[in-house]
Amino acid sequence: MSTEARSNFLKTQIQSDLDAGELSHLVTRFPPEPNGFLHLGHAKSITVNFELAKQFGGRCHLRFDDTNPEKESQIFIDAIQEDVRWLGYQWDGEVRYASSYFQQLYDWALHLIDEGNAYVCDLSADEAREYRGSLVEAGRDSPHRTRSVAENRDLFERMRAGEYPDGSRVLRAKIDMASPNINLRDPILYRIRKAHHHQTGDAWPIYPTYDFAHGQEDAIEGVTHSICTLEFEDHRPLYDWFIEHLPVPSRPRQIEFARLNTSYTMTSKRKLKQLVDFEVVEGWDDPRMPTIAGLRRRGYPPAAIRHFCEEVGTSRSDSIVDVAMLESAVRNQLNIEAPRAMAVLNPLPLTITNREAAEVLAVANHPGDESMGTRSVPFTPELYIDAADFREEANKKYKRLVIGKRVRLRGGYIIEADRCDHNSAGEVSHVYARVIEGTLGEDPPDGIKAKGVIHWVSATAGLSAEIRCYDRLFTDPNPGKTEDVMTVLNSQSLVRLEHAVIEPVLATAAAEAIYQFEREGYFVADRYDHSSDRPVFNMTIGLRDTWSDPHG
RNA sequence: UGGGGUGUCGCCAAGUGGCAAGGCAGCGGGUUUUGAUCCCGCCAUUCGCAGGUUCGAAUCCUGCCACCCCAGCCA
Repeated sequence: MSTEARSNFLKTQIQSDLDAGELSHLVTRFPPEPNGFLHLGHAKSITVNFELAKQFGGRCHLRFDDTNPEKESQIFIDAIQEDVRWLGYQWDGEVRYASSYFQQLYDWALHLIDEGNAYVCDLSADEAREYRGSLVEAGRDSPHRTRSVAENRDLFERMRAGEYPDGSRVLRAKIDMASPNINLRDPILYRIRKAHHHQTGDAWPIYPTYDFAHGQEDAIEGVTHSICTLEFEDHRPLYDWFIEHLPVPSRPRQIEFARLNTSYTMTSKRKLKQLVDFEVVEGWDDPRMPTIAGLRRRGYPPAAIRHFCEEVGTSRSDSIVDVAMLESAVRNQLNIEAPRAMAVLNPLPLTITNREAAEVLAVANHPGDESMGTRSVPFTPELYIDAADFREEANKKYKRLVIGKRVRLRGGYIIEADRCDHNSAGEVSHVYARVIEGTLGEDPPDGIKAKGVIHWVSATAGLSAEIRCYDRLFTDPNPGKTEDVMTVLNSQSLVRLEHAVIEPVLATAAAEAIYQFEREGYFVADRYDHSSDRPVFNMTIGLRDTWSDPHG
């Protein structure tokens, strides 16, 4: 996986900027508004910004773009920091806030007024929209556009002093109401909003807009490359306009890339909120959610998410990445780091008829990594195997247990099935088999080899566990396009197996510990619900399955 | 009908005038006490389309076509 060398337009651009000698080092930033939980799309942005800084020996800031207090809260500030750290990144210095630059921003607004580049406008929101024109028609100048510098200054200072009601006036840049770029039609710089701010309290009755704040925040922090998503492309002329018209300490540059879209997932906050509100999922960190907290609870390793973002690459073309690529990154990572263990998801009792005593087997924790050691697995006369691993009769392609045939118990002996019982419904309810002696770690003395290998757990020493099997939340490859999310839900996205049986060592699993349950998949001890008394595992992802037999 | 973008394999994506990387998916085969992993092989005479420039074009020019974004006192 040598993706480090892969080039993309951002690296190329930064390298050439560095080569031009105008910059001594790269500074990037991840600037979320603390108004919700981070999701996969944010993970992409985080990876892009932090990895770029790492690769070029620069720094990356974490800055909360908190210019709209009504939508924000401390809860998100805390959660976002936890998510960024969990992903494996540490921002340079202290956490930063746009709100700590409010005074500077205000002074700069005054500067624009003094230079005749900004004015206070009394138009209502509706009137302003009307004056703005349309995509194909030029806008008209506001009647307040010609106010004197002195009057603008007085009005703006009074706005700041809290003399006017919310929405009654705004401060606007004086640019061009006929610009084909609507962002340049006298954009709003400040609005009156007598709202309590999570950082600044009641100090400010006016708040700067994103457009007036973002570039200046970058300039204050010495950010060299302000990397954002494509929809801000039209804002770049405005971003540059402020940098040119203000005495800012540095000249950051905005570069846009295409946001990450992944098939069968959706990142619309509004729609995701519906799933939470209607209890389709158990919360923002439900293992099926595309939130960082959800991916975490699902058992996706942070390294896998980082690798996925790197492998997807960064470009400017809109795209939908196949979620199989994410799943591949997860399997790749987990194959390396997850110790192996056995769990029977759909238990079928099996009695070893030629054994009476229990035995303890030493089984490797990882087939390819001896340093992970071995563990003790109790082998007893009464076992459970998975119902899917036994058939009374089967064709040659079936490499599991069949009456009269042999199979190896993973990490243990080869057994041969003799007979089985049925329940009233005619289903197999119990299997009886014999150990072939001399097959522990050896091929059978008689030369008749086993058909395959199946996993098992001691019925007497094993523990009952709840296993939650997850599947994709949506049935549509592009659920984001659908207006009503309820119509594209996968009703089978969660299947609870309440009667699974796991080997004893798994009771000691720490919360968030991830194992491969051999032949099944990767499972994580639930962050909140798992305990040694009541083990609960979430299926992170199944093993790749290339067995083509349709009826399993 | 305005402005800004994007179009390279089923899905991502390198490529910046010298003769189409890589990953995912898929398909063959080998190893295997996980039908996993691992290993080996196959998978774009062609780069949205049509012209043009050039010894030579995915890369330059012209014209079309398709898709995405923009009319919040959201970010």
